[in-house]
Amino acid sequence: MNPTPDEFREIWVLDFEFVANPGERANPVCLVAHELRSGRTLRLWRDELRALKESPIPTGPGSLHVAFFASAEWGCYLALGWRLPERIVDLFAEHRLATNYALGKDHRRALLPLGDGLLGAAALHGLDVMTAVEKDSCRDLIIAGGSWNAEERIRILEYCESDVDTTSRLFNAMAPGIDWPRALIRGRFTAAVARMEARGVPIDRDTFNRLRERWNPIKLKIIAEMDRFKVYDGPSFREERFSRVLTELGIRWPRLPSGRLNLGEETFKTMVGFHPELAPIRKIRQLLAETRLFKDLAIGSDGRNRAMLSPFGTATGRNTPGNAKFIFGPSAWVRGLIQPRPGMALAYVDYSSQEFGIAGYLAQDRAMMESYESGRDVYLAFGARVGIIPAEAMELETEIAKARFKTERKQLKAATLGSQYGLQAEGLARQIGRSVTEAADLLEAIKRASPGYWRWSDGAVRLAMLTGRIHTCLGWRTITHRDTKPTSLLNWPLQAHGSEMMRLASCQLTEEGIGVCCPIHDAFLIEAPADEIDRATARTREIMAEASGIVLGGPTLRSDAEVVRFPGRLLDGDSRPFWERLTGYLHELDESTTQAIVKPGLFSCPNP
DNA sequence: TCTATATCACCC
DNA sequence: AAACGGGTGATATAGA
Repeated sequence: MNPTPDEFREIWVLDFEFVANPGERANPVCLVAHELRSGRTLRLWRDELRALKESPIPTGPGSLHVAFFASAEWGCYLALGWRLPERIVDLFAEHRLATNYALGKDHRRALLPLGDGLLGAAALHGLDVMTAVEKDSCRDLIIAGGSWNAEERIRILEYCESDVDTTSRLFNAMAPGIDWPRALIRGRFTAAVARMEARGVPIDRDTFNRLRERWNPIKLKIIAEMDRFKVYDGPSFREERFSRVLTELGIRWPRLPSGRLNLGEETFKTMVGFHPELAPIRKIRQLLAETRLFKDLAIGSDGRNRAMLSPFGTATGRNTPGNAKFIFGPSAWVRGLIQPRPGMALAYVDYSSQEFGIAGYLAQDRAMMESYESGRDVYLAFGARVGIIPAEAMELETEIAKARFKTERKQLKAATLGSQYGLQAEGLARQIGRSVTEAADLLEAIKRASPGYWRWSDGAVRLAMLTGRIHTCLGWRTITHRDTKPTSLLNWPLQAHGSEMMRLASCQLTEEGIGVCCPIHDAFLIEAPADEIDRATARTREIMAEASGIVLGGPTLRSDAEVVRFPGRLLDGDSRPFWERLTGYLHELDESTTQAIVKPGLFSCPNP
């Protein structure tokens, strides 16, 4: 099948206006849809939309749906209980693809002065559009919500229609440059995105609320208990105060090229080694760093975290959900808030060593493929080939081998992953705490053990620089530049193909009705009734394997799964201590509040 | 007082 | 010239 727009009986360009409150599902206000062949236009206000059991636009394969940032449209479809369309092209995704320059943010802004929104994309094609100011004022009117008078309704509908008009013209401008078969896969993914965004992640809202309400007291408590040197001013660290403490103690502290104090954790670690009296300051900084970013999580009234996944946000095609809103954005301890509802269960299913597998199979590197297929721990198996792990380790039971060669495995893992994005000996040495020579030897040994991968990778990087393009098998690509860092290109195919397989899997999973809460780069969080979770998990793993097989042209990747049943939480071992510390503080603060409330007198007033 | 920049910490 | 990939976002200080 090689569809082009000519093969669709109908081409519908559509846009909803909707109210989107943080954590809540979309609340549609109106829909305008324009059919390009017949010239028909539909204009529907919210009450008319709600009266419809299905979309007024045929959702079957004969009609193409065109939208800009299409997942938002499908969010409205789902809110209305409508079936999602089967054929979609998202002009945002196609615009991102067309302008996916391997350049920094500043450079990109210069090339796309109006940004990556509808206006920016339209401007790029020389289309005249309303000004951003007009757009903002209409947006404000919609966001204000509630009831709009007749005049406002007309204004909102006209605004919506003008976006549809812009999108239609953008479609005509972009259509000749679109790679249709692959664009339709990307479009199909936007429907999957909407399904995942609509489901969201179940949250222990009570704990979240208490933690949020008590966050300031907790923060100040940590500081009050530990800030002997008074380097904090309320909740803020003051460089100047810290600098004065250092002078008083006669300590020379490393500085950045800018002349400012180097306040990185690495530096603190080293310096505390020499001056243990500074340890509490380091500890406070660590604690406060871990507790940032959780207060703005978008939690809906039904206690579910819903955040825009922002598909196609990165150069490699990954999603870019806002870290402040998305529960998987902040530190891992925040996942303690993720809890299945009674009777339900969650499973976190992630690809096993996804990038390692992609590297091995794309390059057809014997050592990497065989290590992956050994069925053992990939790093132990590969380590044996590299010569870092003794061959006897392969005879041991995996968990025993992992424990016995813990240090070697850790170093090898860091070196293997690092080598796939150009980590140098100095960086590796720092990371694994060994000498630069040892780190260099390790990197060298890895390269010797997997010559096929390095030949392939070197060729891919050169080709990208030569042709100015690098692409995945499913058509995601980046436009390179003479300033593109070779290290970016080194990692690009691995991350970009990982992203492709996540998109394919997202489609299949959500279309089959698996309860996908969200994707997390190389993993899915799924939800099911407790007695169905094992089956759902097994099916998820099959689908993820199938998706990897399509992307890799045959070979498949494995996955690992962790199941959590009510009242469990999605916490890993490393973040549990901090979670417990925080809930401990919460408990203390709750108790002191309770004591305050039951002080004599407070309840002695008779009810009026 | 507001904004821009640099730095840092977190995620996969 | 540098050499740790792709991101988001908070914070402290410098600068307008």
